[in-house]
Amino acid sequence: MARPRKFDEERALDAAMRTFWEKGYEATSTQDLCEATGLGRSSIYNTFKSKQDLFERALAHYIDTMTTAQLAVLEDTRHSAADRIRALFAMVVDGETEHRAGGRSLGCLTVNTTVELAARDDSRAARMLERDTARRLTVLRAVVEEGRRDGSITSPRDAEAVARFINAAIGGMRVSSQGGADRTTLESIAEVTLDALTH
Amino acid sequence: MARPRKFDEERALDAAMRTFWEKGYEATSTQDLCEATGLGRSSIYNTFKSKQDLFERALAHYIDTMTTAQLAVLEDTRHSAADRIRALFAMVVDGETEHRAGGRSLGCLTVNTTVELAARDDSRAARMLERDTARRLTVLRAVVEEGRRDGSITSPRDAEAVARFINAAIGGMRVSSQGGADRTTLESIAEVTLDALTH
DNA sequence: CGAGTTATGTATTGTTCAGTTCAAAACGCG
DNA sequence: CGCGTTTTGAACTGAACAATACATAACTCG
Repeated sequence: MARPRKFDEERALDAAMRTFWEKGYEATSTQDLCEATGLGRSSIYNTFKSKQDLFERALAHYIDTMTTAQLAVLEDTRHSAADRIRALFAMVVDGETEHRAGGRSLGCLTVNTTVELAARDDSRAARMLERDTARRLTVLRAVVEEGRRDGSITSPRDAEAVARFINAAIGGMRVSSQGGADRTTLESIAEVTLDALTH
Repeated sequence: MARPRKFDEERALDAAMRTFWEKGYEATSTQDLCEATGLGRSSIYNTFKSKQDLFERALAHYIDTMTTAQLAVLEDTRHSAADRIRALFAMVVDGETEHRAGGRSLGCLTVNTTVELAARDDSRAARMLERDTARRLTVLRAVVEEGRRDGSITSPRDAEAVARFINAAIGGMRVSSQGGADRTTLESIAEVTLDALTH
């Protein structure tokens, strides 16, 4: 019927995501997005209705990829609850070590967006982040409760508080990483964090 | 000799700091800075040589204010080491609860800048943040060692790791706050964090 | 009061921004 | 092949950006 696209929308979205991740929303220009995706401006505006729309879809793509992978680790019942949280931390450390640009860690797009969002107001992105946090907290709570049953978590704190703590700890590790902390340092932070769970 | 300024440089710097804190570096326009400070463009460019320079001085002002106040709490030898860390957390929680705009916590300018900095490259700001982190870690390490002596901190981890952990925890609390966590939630995160120190 | 100096307001600079326009190119289908 | 539809590239739009130029205002000191 008509001229077909000569690019893969998913690939373009992934490239855009990487750019936003690296530079942040405000600092990313539409020109940057053209270069990163290899698309012309027309193709971008034909496919995504605005920079903001593209950002929101990139963020959704990121959340989908990352959180799904992390939750899979948390739900792997072959290991104890504490070991699953340990594995989650290891995953975070690996991610921070791996994703770097200009010698600096890129951190995490959800954390970066949470921080940058206080400035902008993109209620759609805010809603996505809230839903993601809620999803993560739900699973973390369940893991903590399971850990109490299997004996790997002995903290007397209620599961909600512990889940919040674990989630905050991940954010703290990501910020520390962006602040220059190396792998060894992140690993030691993770270890001390786990101490709080075995009380 | 000449016409005197009719504004207070310190006040202007403070207003600029607040704006950068609220909106971030990229999202703050020179127009925003004029309105926030009440100065004309000429006065701003006459006093500070560029937006970046103004930002760096605002950041220095923030670090000077905040870190100094926090370190004062940490060095108050009237209380045990653990209590001082508790007081530090309370201070962070108060700050997050207090500084809000548009219903959202502003977080912390150093954390916000650390995150946004991965994008830009302002080596001067980066150096300031590194020095600040180093300063905080030094004091935290000393407090942890003191806590081991006075018995209020029983964690067997080495002081450096514990200090890193505490610093990361603060970052995590600030991100959580920007993500919508309320005072009660932040307080519970702080409590669980302290559990890691009393092992 | 007037010469010298600095601060300030207004107008303007050139650049970059997100987004649009439009004609030409590239396909599917009859 | 050629019509209808969509994609694509290049040129362009007006607005916002950081920063400057310059004339005038405001002050100190002689």
